[in-house]
Amino acid sequence: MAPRLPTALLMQIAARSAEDRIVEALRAAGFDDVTLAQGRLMAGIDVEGTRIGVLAARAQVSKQTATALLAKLERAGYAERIPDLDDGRATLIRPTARTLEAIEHARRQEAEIEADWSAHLGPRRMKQLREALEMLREITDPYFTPME
Amino acid sequence: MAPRLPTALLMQIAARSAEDRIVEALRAAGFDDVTLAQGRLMAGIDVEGTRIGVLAARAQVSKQTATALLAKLERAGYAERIPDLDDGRATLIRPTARTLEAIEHARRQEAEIEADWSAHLGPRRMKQLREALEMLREITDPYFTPME
DNA sequence: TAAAAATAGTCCTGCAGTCGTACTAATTCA
DNA sequence: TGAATTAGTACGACTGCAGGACTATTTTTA
Repeated sequence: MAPRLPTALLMQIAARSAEDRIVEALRAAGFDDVTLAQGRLMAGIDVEGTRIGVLAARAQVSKQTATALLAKLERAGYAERIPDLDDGRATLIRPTARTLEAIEHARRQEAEIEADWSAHLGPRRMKQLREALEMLREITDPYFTPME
Repeated sequence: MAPRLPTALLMQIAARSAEDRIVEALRAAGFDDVTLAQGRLMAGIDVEGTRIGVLAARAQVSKQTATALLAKLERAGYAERIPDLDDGRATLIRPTARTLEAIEHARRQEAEIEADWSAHLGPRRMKQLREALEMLREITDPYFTPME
């Protein structure tokens, strides 16, 4: 008899599969010098620039970790540091052309994954899935803000 | 306007929240000498014993990694090695009383999480969520077997 | 059935990720 | 203005992780 897997584990399985596909697609497109952890941080960089602390929070890692990862990203040409004029303590991280290109590739792969999932589930169930996950976010996302 | 987060990311957020809660609950119950990676491996140990390679596959890590993690688990009293009589090359990993106790605590916390989620979503949406996730597993779980 | 190929696990080594502690510089508060 | 807070960094220690090479066993095959 099939053991009923915890809902959270089912999510983890699907999420991991998606992450693997994105990493694979990036690798195939020539972005093979970015690791998974670096990519997660990179995904949080806004076009206008983002503070290190914010990136750390988004990726759910400490600022120390973010600093270390960003140093590597910067060396690989995936991030630029510029001083924050509003606050002398802060540093803004800005994406480079290469960063934006990588993010674009990732988004395309993401869309493909969603399409595959939707094809497998059917649009109705896919819609229900998203609806449930978005609601769940209200109680599981430590950085959830309704207006965001 | 709210940026539509990828479905996979929504899953990751919820799954991580669940994992954090389980780790926290175990820690509170005195199982504070097991790390997350070790716990993931431990979760795969069957009562009758499980081969190292199988545990590695379940946790999606290499055999080398599994060996190292199991050495720590064994030292902490969470696993026992016994030779596999059917195959002289293989080693079976068996849970100890402490392992089973820890797994029991984890299961209880899991049930609590499911209950919280269900309360937030309502039973109908929760059912739909599980249904979609179970279907999705068919195309996202590299170790999925229908009869399991 | 002896030799070759495959398999299970381990050891070694090196590197990425992670964070606690402690620090500097800048800002905000009282 | 002095004290407390905040942003980020440097250092050091540890975990997780896997590739390559190795041993012991089993399975295949010629």
